[in-house]
Amino acid sequence: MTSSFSELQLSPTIDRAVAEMGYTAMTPIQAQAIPVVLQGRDVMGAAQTGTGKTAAFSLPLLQRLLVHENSSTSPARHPVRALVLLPTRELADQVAQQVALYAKYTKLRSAVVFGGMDMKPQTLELKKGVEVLVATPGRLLDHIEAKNVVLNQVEYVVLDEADRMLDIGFLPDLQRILAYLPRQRTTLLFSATFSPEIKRLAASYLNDPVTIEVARPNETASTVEQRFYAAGEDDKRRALQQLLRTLEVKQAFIFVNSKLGCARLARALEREGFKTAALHGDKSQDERLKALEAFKCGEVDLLVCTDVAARGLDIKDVPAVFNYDVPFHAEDYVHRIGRTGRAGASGLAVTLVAPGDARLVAELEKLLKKKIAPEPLALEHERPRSREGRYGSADDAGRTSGRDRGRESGRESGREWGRGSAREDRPQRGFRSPAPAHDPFFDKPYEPSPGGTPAAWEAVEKVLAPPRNGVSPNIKPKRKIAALLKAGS
DNA sequence: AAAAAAC
Repeated sequence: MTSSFSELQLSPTIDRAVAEMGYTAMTPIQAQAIPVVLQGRDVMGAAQTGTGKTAAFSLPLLQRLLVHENSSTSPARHPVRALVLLPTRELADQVAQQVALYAKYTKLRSAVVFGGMDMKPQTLELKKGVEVLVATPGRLLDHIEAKNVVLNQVEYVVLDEADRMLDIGFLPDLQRILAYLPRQRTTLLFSATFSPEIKRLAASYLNDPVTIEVARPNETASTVEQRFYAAGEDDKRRALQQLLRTLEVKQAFIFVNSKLGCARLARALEREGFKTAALHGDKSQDERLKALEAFKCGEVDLLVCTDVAARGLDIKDVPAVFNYDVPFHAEDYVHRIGRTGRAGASGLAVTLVAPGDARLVAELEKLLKKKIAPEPLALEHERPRSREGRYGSADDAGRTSGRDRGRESGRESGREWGRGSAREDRPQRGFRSPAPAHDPFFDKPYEPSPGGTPAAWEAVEKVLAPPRNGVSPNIKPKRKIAALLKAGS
């Protein structure tokens, strides 16, 4: 088994790009998948988040494109020979940028198309001809139907985040796209999560595939410390703010289940003095890309987002992920917390569990195969809101910035795959462990907030009884649950 | 109970 990129004997043009990016040792998924893709086999690949799946398929794919000449007699000099499909626009953008870097010294051309952007520049790119096309499904169909691109020369299809691409929301578009491709082709599926059902479905799209499972499917990255805190539905905002301060989280993704909730939480945190951006599907693409960029460059510390940002986004050294809401689908939890602890760095994942989340937590326990016991969280008393710079005031309070803590420890030697050199130039990010036991925040006895008494929670649990005979009981709307809590009954 | 992906 090869373990370093240099042993792969890739084209010098690809090797040069790889070396330039600082890649030396391969990750397990890379070591296993690259040789198989180089053989031209179909692959179903599962590996934990942040372990370099993009390079695992794009490097050997580019190599194949270079070595195996396009045998077609098509007049088009640059037909699309490889198609990479992704479930979100930001992810398509990111993967396209990565592919472009890998292909930098080759003569292969690549392009990306996704929605929310002007069609025209994309059309121009396509008409010039590209060998590698990265896309989201809807916009690609637009271009196909407008005859801006022809896919009858495609030799390789990659479904990244394959389980998402094969789920019911995407499947119709995906089917339509696949219908335009030659039947004779190589198909590569990659994800960190595969349910047994999706695996079966996926198998029907593959031809004599090689299955590569570097980890147990659905396994979270081992470098992420996971914590769960109990919080009343009405206390979640305060709980979050308190945790952000006491853990001294420098930068974090904060996941919210709904777009509206996302917008609201972002606004509230902004008001509290946190440097915040919101990312969700109701924003214009321009705003979305700006929010992401601001977070990437450290201009913004908190990225409040929906599951649009749950998968694949690779932002270096984000120390923490908060689940303000428990995700609806347990596998999304795996992806969300995978935004931290990437490339061998360590990360912290904090999930707020409200009384109504019992069923979701049960699902999560089933997927993670471990018991979850949310810790109670003693909330400090409300502080006057006018205090400025709470967030940046850590130093005023005599605490250190917590820089780099917990980041170094998780890095194992020999797992350097291209992230070393630029690290020092990045703004400092990190999180500190919770305050010592005698910290005033933690010394206060736990006081359930009004509207969150244990008795009320019990009542709520009853409303959310587990399904009987496979039939779910009616779930009362949130407002009713809130009313129940308030009544304390 | 939601989000995502096209105009």
